[in-house]
Amino acid sequence: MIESLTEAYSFIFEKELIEEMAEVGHLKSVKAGEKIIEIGDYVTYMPLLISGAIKILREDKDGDELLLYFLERGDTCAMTLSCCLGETKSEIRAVAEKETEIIMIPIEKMEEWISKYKTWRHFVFESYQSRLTEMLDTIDTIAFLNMDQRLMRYLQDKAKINQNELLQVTHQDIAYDLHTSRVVISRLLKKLKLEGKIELQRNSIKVLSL
Amino acid sequence: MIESLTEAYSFIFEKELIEEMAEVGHLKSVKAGEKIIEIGDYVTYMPLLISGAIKILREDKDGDELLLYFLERGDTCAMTLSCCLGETKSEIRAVAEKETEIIMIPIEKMEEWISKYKTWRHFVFESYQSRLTEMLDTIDTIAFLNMDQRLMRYLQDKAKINQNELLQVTHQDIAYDLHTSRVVISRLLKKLKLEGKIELQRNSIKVLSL
DNA sequence: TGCCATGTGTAACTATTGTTACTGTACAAG
DNA sequence: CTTGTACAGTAACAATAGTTACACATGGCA
Repeated sequence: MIESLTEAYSFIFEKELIEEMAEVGHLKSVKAGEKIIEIGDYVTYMPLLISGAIKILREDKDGDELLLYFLERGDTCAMTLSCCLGETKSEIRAVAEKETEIIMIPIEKMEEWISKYKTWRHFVFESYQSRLTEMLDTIDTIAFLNMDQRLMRYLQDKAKINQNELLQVTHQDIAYDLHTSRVVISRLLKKLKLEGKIELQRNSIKVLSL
Repeated sequence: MIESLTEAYSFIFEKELIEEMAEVGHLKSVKAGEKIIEIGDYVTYMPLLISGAIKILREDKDGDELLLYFLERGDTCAMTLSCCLGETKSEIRAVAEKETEIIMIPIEKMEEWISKYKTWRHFVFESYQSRLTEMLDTIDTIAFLNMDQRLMRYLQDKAKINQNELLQVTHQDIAYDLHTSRVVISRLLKKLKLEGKIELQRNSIKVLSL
């Protein structure tokens, strides 16, 4: 575990902290599509991403979903930070976007390390900051863009996260993430195809303009 | 200044911290509608709300606005926290919703107090937390609600913030905050009136269902 | 009193998005 | 080869929101 931690976090945290992390944390591997945190869960650990990617989803009262943002290596979930500190239920759902490794840190360590390690403190603050920025970005996208622009941005993000311009998704999957219907997505994908921005095959989309 | 601070914050902060705040901070009064922070500003102080209310706005590339949320007494702007810690430009605009008093704390004190005062640290974390929650709420509203529901919620929030069910606003004002057009607001206000939820007069709206 | 700026009401139209319904196609399992 | 299932294409229509244009009302002030 030390190796994974060192590889992903040595440029942020000092050796002692990483050693302590390895001691109290435990490694968890999740497959693509697997749920990591569910809405309403009491969160008793804090997940640190070692490899892979996670998508963070919000749900409304009818059970409709909306993608908030993706997390990558080096990120942690600030919403979880909040839950840990506030001892409240999770407001969001976290699902592995692909094969992912995370280290689970017991929440008691959170506060302890904040006093003890300046680097940890900085990390926590920076997580909050980047998550707020990410949320602002999400708001911009929903509030100021049309669905076709949102869709294009979604495809680009997803290609980036998966480091692959060929996406293995169905129109229905996309519709869930963008909180719209499959028909709308099909319609707009066709439009994007005609504009030369993507290529369409069954079960996959090739993003041309990255 | 000590009195204002004590009144608003004595139940969170210890006496020494409040005294230190009074020492390094300076009081600022702003009138309704006055700008407190502009997008792109380098933020060199952290605003603590003593009385009144502030609205936080986001702007798109065409200069169109969108209301994110209101801040009240005891709140601070977590976006500003971020800016202070990250030494970046402001991503948002802050405008006084009504006559408001704030205390400006130089950012150097931020970090210092985080090590020094546990209560301050908690306050900072809780500000982040509540701002994240507020942002989630904003996203829910934009993503999951129709304009008429958003409008009703906006009116209720505004009535609550101003502690007055009679709102002094024009349809155009509302349209700016909700990022839509005046005609749409007039149309929906009429609908809400017919539903018996509000009463309309020139330059004012009475919110009946709070 | 008459003028003007601001605010509101409303019609008519467009654009965007959501919904329903049906068709066809690819692919795997029997 | 047939059948079933998941996926994709598309038409037709409905609902919502945005746009343009104009009429009218209110209140301040010259």
